Amino acid sequence: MDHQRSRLRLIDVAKEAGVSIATASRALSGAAGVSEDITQRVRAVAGKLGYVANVHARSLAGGASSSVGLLVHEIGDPYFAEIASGVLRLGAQQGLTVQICHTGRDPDNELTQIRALIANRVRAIIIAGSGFVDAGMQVAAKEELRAFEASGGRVTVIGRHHLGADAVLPDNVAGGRSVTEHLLALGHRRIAFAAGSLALTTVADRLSGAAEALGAAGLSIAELPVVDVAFTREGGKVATERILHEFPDVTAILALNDDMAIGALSVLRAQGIAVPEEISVAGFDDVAVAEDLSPSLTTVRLPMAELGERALSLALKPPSARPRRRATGHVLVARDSTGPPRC
Amino acid sequence: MDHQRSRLRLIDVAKEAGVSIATASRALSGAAGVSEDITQRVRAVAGKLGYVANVHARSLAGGASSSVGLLVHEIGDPYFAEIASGVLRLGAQQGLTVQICHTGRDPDNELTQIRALIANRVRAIIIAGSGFVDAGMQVAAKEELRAFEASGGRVTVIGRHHLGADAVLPDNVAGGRSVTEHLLALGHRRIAFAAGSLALTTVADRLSGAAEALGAAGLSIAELPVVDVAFTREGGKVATERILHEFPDVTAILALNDDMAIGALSVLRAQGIAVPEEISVAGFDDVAVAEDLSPSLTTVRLPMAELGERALSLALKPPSARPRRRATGHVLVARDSTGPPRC
DNA sequence: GTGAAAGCGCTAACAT
DNA sequence: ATGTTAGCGCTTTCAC
Repeated sequence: MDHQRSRLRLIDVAKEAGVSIATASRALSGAAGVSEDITQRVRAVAGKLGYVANVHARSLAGGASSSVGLLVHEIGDPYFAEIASGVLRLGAQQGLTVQICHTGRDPDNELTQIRALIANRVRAIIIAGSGFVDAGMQVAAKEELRAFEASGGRVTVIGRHHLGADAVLPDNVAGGRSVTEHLLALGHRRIAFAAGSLALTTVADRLSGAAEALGAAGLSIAELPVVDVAFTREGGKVATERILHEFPDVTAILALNDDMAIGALSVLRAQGIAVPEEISVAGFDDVAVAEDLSPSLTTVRLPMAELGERALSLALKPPSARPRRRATGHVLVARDSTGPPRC
Repeated sequence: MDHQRSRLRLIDVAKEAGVSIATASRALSGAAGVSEDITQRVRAVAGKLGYVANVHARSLAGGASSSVGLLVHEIGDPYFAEIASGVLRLGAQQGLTVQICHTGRDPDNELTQIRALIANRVRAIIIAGSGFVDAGMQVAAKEELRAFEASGGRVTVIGRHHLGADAVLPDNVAGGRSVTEHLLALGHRRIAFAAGSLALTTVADRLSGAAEALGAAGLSIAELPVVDVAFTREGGKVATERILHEFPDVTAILALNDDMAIGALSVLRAQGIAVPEEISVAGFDDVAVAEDLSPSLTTVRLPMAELGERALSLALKPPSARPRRRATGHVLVARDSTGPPRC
């Protein structure tokens, strides 16, 4: 490979501007100690020539890295796609390139991706996927990230992790409480939960919010069906079938993300069960399509793109002594998929 | 920034393995001319130490770049998210990092992103967004990409562009024909088209496939309403409202992507118009949610993730004298949103 | 304020 | 088969 040969180098700009390569470098990077005059001239020349610095040379020479890494479970999942969108938007604005990697919610794979990002000398790593309830799942990653931070890298996570990094926290507990209160207020008592894997902090937190709301109403989640399946549309379908079969008296299903809720609606429609007349369904996240489903989905809106932007903006700040935690809000969006119970 | 200092270098591995830095380099990169024995030893040491090469040093020194760039309109759009998923999957498998950029369908912005990717010395650039019917829109990008290729970079596009690069071609024309034939076979004659911007080759091609099918049935698209709006859900809503108002005798709406179709269904539901009894709706792409809509959406399935994988795999091949063109197929997925016309 | 020169960590000739 | 060394293009001391 010789992608770099024959392209414009800093020395070309320096010559054209009639200055040394050092001065040209300073002028372009906005370092102090260059006359305003020369700075302008160099920049004009660079612009005219269409010069763009070789990122690798810059980074190798000890300049600031201009790229950040984003780890998602799966970019095809709208939740992560929207987070990525926020990261990309702010990244472009800041002149950063964003490398995105899949983890597939597999800690081993996550570790591999983290290593690759570190080898790429990214300035920061943003971990968007849910944490694991069991801190042990990510000890290796934690160690690697610690070393990365020690050598000047930044790490931020979205969600509750045991990684000791700056975090942007989706309002999972309060959101779970809100949507459960909504169901309770409608009169539901026999509520079933279509939960993604309970090993994920996201699932655990949403469920714990639900438990709080139930507790406040004198109910106990321990007496209600919590079906632990995959955190996907397919999981939502499986959970719903199981709920219909094993707990026929249920009047509402709370899916712990919209994808699962979509799966639930799909099964209910296939079985000719009216929503919300016979069974109410609620989701979580408010992905774009939620409002256009039929019936439109009652759900908890999380500001996904904002989560991404805030995670990146945290990553761009210098580190603090203690990990920062940025809480975000949620909005309960009551639509047509929930209503009073049938009896 | 000093992310790199203090991390393991190649020389540390070489010392530990008792070989020269050159031998270590060769052993790790799998170059020929190293005894099997030493190769194993070096790799073992590297593994034990957790050594990962500095990508910037490697790339600067003229080694193969390990990253590729992917340009999408907007990663939050499921069509692009699925393409990205395919690219990421194959990329991870090949040990490549993938940088994703938004273009927002703005040629200027696209040019900026291309320059950034080139500055990052990516091995290849994949352009996933639709091309423009007017070749003039992208002359600057074309020039830049030409220079990139001349210096060893690879470029592939998804869709019909005027960029002279290797291309993976979604089956837009034939898909447009298939879905239109489906509507005609059901008995529809007054079909309206909710088209995204006609400046996009994707839209133009889908529409031209539709025109072919109409022509074969003795009809002319020139006499049918083609509403030219944004290629988005919102555009689908606007188009549908306009169609209902201005062309009340229409019996079917063909939206040129699923997002627009979702917008169309949403408006029809809001206005109490039964689908497909009063108006049939069809889309294009078959995004994941299409089958779970109500009614489930008749659409043209495009293998999006495969599009992404094939684009990357083309980009990884050496260039050919003439641009390659890889056709892909489509599948008409007839679901519940289309049926015979009301009268 | 500006220039000269020493690396950053690696690969690829070029020696041996 | 292995070692030595000259850069890759940039930033950053260190002189001036």
